[in-house]
Amino acid sequence: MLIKIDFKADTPLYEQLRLQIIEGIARGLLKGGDDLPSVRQLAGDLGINLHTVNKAYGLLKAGGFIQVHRQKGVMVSPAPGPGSTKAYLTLLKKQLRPLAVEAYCRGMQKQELHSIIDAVFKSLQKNTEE
Amino acid sequence: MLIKIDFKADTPLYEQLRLQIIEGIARGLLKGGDDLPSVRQLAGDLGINLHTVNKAYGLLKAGGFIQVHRQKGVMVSPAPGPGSTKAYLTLLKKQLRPLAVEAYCRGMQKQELHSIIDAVFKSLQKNTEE
Amino acid sequence: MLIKIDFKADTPLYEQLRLQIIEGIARGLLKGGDDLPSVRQLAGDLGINLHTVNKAYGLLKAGGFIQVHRQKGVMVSPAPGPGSTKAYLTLLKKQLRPLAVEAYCRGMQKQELHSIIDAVFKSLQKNTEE
Amino acid sequence: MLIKIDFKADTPLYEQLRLQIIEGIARGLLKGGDDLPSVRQLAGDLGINLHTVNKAYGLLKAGGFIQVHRQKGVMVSPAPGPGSTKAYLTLLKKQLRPLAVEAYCRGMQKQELHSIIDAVFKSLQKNTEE
DNA sequence: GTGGTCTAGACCACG
DNA sequence: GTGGTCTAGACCACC
Repeated sequence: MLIKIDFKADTPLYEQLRLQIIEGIARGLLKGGDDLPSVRQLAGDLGINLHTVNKAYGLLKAGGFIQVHRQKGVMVSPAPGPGSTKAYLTLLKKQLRPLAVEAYCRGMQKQELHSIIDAVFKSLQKNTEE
Repeated sequence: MLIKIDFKADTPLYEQLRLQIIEGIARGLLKGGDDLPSVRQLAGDLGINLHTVNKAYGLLKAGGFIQVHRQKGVMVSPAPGPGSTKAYLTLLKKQLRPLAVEAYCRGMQKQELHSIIDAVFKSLQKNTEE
Repeated sequence: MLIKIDFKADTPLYEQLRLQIIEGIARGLLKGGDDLPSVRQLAGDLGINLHTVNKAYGLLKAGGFIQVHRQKGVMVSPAPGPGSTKAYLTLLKKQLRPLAVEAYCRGMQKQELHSIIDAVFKSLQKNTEE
Repeated sequence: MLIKIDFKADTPLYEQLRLQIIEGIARGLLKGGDDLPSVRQLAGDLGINLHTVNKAYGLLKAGGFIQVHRQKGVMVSPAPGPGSTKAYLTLLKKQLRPLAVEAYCRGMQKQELHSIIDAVFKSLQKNTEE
């Protein structure tokens, strides 16, 4: 699985990393039980600092996406993953709201937003090759 | 229209301000042509810095939501507002994608996301009183 | 309120810091709404690195004990604090169990453990002076 | 007696091992004079390193729970076991304190903590079968 | 070799 | 001046 870091983006590096790993899981490129590169390895490959990778891994662990084995490295959590916690749902709504509000204000129909989401879902389902 | 600033939120103050003004427009509390408080006025009322209000106004102006006249103050853009630019759509998709991906990865159905959006739209339509 | 760091203890520095701040809250030395020193300030006072303080603050924030205002510094969460979450209770039991098991194995009565706990509670209630 | 190692837990493997052997003794599954598997044997069965088992055994020996004879192998100390040393009591209090303090801070009553401990004791007394 | 912890020093966004 | 982020380099426990 290929990970690309955009150093000039305003999204923090650790967040980019976190999102791409989640995307990898969503697409099925990373399956439950798969090993992830070690902190040092990945940091080296991406040309970023080990602490940055560590932070991303820490967040993924807290989110239930991965498991960190003390001396054996990092592993994708076995299926079916973390599920949608209540806390997560609250957060998601809080994140989604301002986007929806601005879209509404700009005259978009809710169907247009639906179709954006559907497109994302569709791209995840079919795009199982690397 | 009541604006509330949450100092402990992780959203920057200027962004909170921007979003709430957009929400005011969406709800119809602020109509095209309405006056907005001056930078000084609003900053004083909210107990925040001049620059902060200025930045929010600047972004709103750039987004086409408001118009700033040197002498006459700040005014909500006349209907029908900025509309959905192509640039805006690109940005929106980029913002929406990671949220949708994570939701998918957590096993949510797209219908659940649709309904969250619908709920936001509904709250904007009926909630036209303050 | 006085905080003392033991550099030769095996407890991580950030954990020592976290515990002592919790203890300060428990004793009433730190009340809801009180300001805590800034990351840099406290790090300087204690002679430790700013990141270490940052980590402690981060954990306390995640636990609901404190609130971090982006530009205004750190504040003790207003009463009545975080309460005993379900997740917290699970964790507590997991931490308590091995201690109780070993005590049992060494022939202690449960009343002896009770009295240790009671002693701690008592020390927190009366010890409201610095 | 069944020992289970959790490789993804944050508790070190040797500590997990140590605790489970203590728990075995507490439950009566391991009685004074019983033989324990050799270091090699146990390491092989659990799929962990020799050193890890060795460390656990070393700690148990230091705690007075087991006796290690060079030729005859490892044996559970004859009843009544190590008892509650003064040093142990000091350590126990030091370990228990932060847990009790945080519980207090979260508004728990001491009776709630008592009952957690009682539950552990109860589970040890009745659960004498494997 | 792994991750966990700590330090030192830097730049940035925010206000 | 505040916290947030990132880098570099180090030592440690664990296995």
